[in-house]
Amino acid sequence: MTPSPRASTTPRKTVKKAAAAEAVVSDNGTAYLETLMGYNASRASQTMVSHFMRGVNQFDLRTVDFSVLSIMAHQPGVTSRQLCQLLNVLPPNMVVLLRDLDKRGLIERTPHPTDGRAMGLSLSTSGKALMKKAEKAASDADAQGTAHLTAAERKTLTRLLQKIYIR
Amino acid sequence: MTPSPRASTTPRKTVKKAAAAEAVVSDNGTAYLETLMGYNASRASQTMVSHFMRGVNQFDLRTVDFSVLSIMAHQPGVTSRQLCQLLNVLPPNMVVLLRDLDKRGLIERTPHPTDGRAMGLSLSTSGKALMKKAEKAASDADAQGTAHLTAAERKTLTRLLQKIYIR
DNA sequence: TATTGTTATACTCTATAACTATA
DNA sequence: TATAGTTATAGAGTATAACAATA
Repeated sequence: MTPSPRASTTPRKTVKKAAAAEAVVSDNGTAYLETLMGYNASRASQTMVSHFMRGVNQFDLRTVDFSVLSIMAHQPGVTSRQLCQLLNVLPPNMVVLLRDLDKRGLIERTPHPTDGRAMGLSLSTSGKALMKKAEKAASDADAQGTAHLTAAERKTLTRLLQKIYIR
Repeated sequence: MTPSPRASTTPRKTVKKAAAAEAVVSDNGTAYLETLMGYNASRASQTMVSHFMRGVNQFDLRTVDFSVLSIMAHQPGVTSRQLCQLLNVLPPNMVVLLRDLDKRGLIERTPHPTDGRAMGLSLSTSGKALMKKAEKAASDADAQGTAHLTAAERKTLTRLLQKIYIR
């Protein structure tokens, strides 16, 4: 489907690593897959996440840990359930995630002002210190992963990606 | 970091599902995360993959199965090791993946013409029939997931995503 | 000596069912 | 009756080490 795998505006990178491989392979069989936005988004996500991990692994945080802590930093008092909805994580898995962050002394749980069942989540002092450095590292790594894009391209890409997932 | 969470070109969707939630929450704490290309790409990937799965799950194929079969369709004779490199799958995991596809009669393994260690992989007749329908379903689902983008936006987004992951 | 394919296995991530305390 | 948080556990996905056969 979608017979034109590559438009004229997307000149194929002239063969490069083919030397070590099969030499004459001009198409590696992924031409159709590259017509799918899902495939392209997944591959780009993979690339950016590996950049992220290189930059942030010194803090011993997975992407989901980082996201949880970042939301706590910018929305103190957020509940576990809200984090689950925002980040598409199931409650039982959020429990162990929060337990581990708590063990490390990075977060604080205070009684929710209006809902007796819930707990308000926020960063501890050391959590704030960690995230100040971690967000800097994440932003740097992210910028590094998109360094070959122009500022206008980055802005456009961000806008279009958000158009895909924000409803 | 990166204090301007949203540019003027990206008008915030007026509050909608806030009714059921906390009502007055204008920012949910994800503003910083949304400055990261990695976060945006991951979320968009999530959305597109779920579209894919809705459209393709009738064929009992995961995204990786679909990708493997698609490459076999368009590059018959491809080896297991090449699939591993193209799709970022480790060899031991590719073995069980191929074994399952083989059990279902979707693929054929023929001796590699030049390398006695490797096997050339291709689709069986039923594999071809399946993938003809599956690729149609995948393309339809993918188009559905990007239906609210203009043709120009889809083209731009595809180009920029590939610029991220194709080196 | 390096590489392909493979086995076995450990580890991590994700998902489901069921319980309690409160709304 | 519904929801927030939790426990226990099953299932799926990913990773490492080691081996035989061939390059």
